[in-house]
Formats: sequence, structure tokens, C-alpha cells
Amino acid sequence: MDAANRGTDSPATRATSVYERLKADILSATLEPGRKLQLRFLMEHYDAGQTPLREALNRLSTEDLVIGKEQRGFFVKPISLEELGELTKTRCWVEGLALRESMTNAGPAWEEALLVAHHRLDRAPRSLDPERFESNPEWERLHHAFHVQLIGGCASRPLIAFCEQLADQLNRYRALSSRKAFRVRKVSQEHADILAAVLAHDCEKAVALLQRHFERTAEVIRTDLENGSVAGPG
Amino acid sequence: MDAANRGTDSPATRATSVYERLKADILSATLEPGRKLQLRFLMEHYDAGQTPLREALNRLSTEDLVIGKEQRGFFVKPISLEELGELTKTRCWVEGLALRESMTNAGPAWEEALLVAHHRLDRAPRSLDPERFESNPEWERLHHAFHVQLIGGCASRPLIAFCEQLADQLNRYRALSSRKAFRVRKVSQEHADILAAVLAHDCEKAVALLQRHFERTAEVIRTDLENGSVAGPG
DNA sequence: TAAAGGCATAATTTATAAATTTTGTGACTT
DNA sequence: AAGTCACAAAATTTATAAATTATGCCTTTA
Repeated sequence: MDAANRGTDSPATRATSVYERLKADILSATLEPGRKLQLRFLMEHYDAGQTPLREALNRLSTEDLVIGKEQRGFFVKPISLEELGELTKTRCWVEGLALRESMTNAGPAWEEALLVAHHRLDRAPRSLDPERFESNPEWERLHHAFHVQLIGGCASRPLIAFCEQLADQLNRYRALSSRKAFRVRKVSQEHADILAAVLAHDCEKAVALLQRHFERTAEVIRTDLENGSVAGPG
Repeated sequence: MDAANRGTDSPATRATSVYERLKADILSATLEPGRKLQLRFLMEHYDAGQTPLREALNRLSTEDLVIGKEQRGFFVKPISLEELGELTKTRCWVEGLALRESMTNAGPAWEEALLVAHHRLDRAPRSLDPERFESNPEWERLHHAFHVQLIGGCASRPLIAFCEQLADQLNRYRALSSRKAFRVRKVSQEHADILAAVLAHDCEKAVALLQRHFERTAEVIRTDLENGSVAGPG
């Protein structure tokens, strides 16, 4: 069940394969919020039977990316400004905690791994097209890796898993918001500042910078959604 | 899918019914850690077909109460002293955070609800049999309600859900440890002390008492497991 | 106009078939 | 003679297809 346990080849079961593709499509907002996930449609679109589809949907409903209504089928979780705020606030609290623990516990090896993670992220282009924004999967991957490394020294697998879940849900909001807004913001500078604070062992500053990083991202998304580029359901 | 959304009558789908019974049996350690969950056995024991069983197992594997190995079936999550420590540490961090937020935000209504929750817990007998310990489901329910109320004012549903998940996993360890050990400890006094600190608006003290409450419980369980009353798998 | 009943759609469950892993037996090698 | 490797049989998981059950809508009737 654990993606990390498997090699680079295709997943062992259809259920896991469908789960991953479905999750990716929800997080990238290819399957828009509130949309009904009808088995018939999913079966032909993902080329799978009912059983693996049902398993995937049940896993996703536990992760709160899919809402399952009894006897009425499955839906992509709707979005709301309230939830955006709640998720961001929670992420600030929990990742702040985790970063503090990481910096307290971890040694030079952790710092060096973080340095490398940042280096790789810094080299990757934010957009595939320099003119207009087009999401770069490699940058997304390295961005995720950097943030995971940041909290990876906290010595609590459940906490890390929770942080990743929050990050997933917030990534969906980010994918939903129009991409152009991100060009005006110097995200890479924020990452660099966080790294510098960590290497300087300035715990309070690092935590504060990380939290501001999350809050600024949320702010961009919020104004973007309020301007109606994507309508959230009631 | 949400248990709270349904009335007191039986669940709408077999999958949810099986999910709830299976979860209860895992948390009460009726299904012991490490045990293989064979479909054939589960089908006749829970009187359900493969599909609803499979859905329930997939939900539980996302909650980390069941481990699903690809092409090799499902197993009750094994226990370990390491995990016990990790879960306890994480619960101290996160519920400490949540309690702090609750006390900061919430008003008199929250305090009064906490007072009532404690009152009810205090009246319920810890054991059904005064002579030797026998788990009282009503006490367990009220105990859970008290702890949920304690963090219920933090205004973050994802955080509350995460706390409940940690609590579930730790309850399994508690159910596993021999029950007699709990007689020597004045758990009810600890709850009363926490309540008093909350009502006195002494945030630091309340958090510290709550964390000690979790750590003491873990300590009892740890020595109990080390004495080999229940053998954990490798 | 409102309520009741029937029809159509969709979710849920059971049953059956296919693929994969594990286990046990036997032969071959050291 | 003991251990290891390979092959075959059994058990189990996974997937597909069919049947059942529930829900929503539309029509009809009071």
C-alpha cells in the first residue's frame, strides 16, 4: 500500500494504480471540486473494474479528498474559503511545531540534506514556459521534497504523515488558483530565507518565516478565488 | 460516510457497518496485533461479502489500523514500544497545541461544556465490576468525550480529527495492556486537576498536566507490555 | 395543487473467474 | 546424507460481471 515501498515500475495492484491517478487528478483539479464521481465514467476513463475503483474511492474518502455519501455515491471534496483558512492555520501550527523539533533534534546530516534539497529546488525552473506559467512537475516534486525535509527530523512518522496530508489538500487549492499570480511573488527568496535561518540555528526566525510562507501563499490563493476565477460550490 | 451524520439506527451500507465493527474489534484488541485478516474468515464472521469487507479494510489501512500488503492481503497493524513512544510524544505535542488554542479562543460556553463533560465522566464507574477490572463502555465513551471537549475549541477540524486518530491508536495499546494496572493510578484525579487548571485559566499548567496525563498512561502500558503480558510481533 | 405510486438511474452487494503468491514435494548437487 | 533449487498444487488476493437494492423524478390521481 505504501508507494515508497514499491519500485519505479507500475504498481502491483490496479486499486493502487487507480488510487494514485485519481489522487493526482483531484490534486491537480483536473477533477473539479464538487464533481460527482460516477462509477460508470470512472471505469472507462481509468480502465478499471468497479472493485479497484471502489477501493481507491474509499481510501480517498478517509483522506478527505473525496466525500462518500451513503447510497448516493462519491464526490470530489468541495472547496471553501473557510476550509482554506482552517487548513493554512493548522499547517502553520503543526509544521511550526515539527520544524522546531527538527532543529532541536537533528544534527549536521539533516542540515546538509536540507541544503541539498534547497539547491535542487533552486535550480529547477518554476514554470516550463518562461513566457506564461505552465506547471513544472519536477519543480513541484522538489518543492514537496524540500518541505518534507524541513520537518523530516522531528522523529514522528504520524506527524509527518499529517503534514503531508495538509500539504496535499492545500496544493489542490494552489492548483485551482490561477497560476499567473505566482509570478509576482518571490517564492524562491522565501525558501532561501528559511534555509538561512535554519543554518543559523535561529529557531524562532525559521518557524516564523515558514509560517509567513504558508500565510502568503494562502493570501494569494484567497484573493484569486474571491475574484471568481474558479467558483466554489455553496 | 460520517458516523455522526447518521441516526441511532443501523448504518445505511454494509461497508460502513463492517467498518465500524472491524474498527471496534481492532481497537479493543479482540483482533490481536499482527493477525492476518483473511477474507474468508472475515466474510463469515462479519456476515458480509468481499466488496464491503474490502472497502472497510481499505479505509482502515488509510487510518493505519490495518496494513495492506499488495497481493498479500491485510493484517492488523503490529504494535511496538517504539510506536507507543512516537504516538504518545506526538499526542503530547498536538493536543498541547490544541488545548492552548482552545483556552485562548473559547469562551464561557466551552468551559461550561467541559465542566459538564467532566462531571459525567466523574460519575461513571471506571470498571463494571468493583472487584476486578472489567471495561465499562459508558466510561470509555465519556472519557473520549471529555478529551474531545478539551481540544474542541481549537477551531480546526483537521487538527481535531488527527487528535482523535492518535487517541484511537493509543486506546488500542491501552486495551492491550493488562487492565489491573490501572487500579493503582488515580486517573480521575488527573482529569480533575486538568479541569481545575483550565477553569483557572492557567494555560501552561493545564497543558503540562494534560501532557503528563498522556505520559503516565504510556508508562503504565510500557511496563505492562515489557512484562510480557502480551507479546508484540517482531 | 398536493400526494402517492411507478419507472428509470445509480449505488451496493453477491457471485464467478483470473492472476499471484505461498507451500510442499521431489530431484539434484555438494 | 544434508541442503538447495525447481516445479507443481493449493490457497488467497484481485478483477470482472451479474443481480439486488435504494433513490430521485415524473406521471397520474384525488
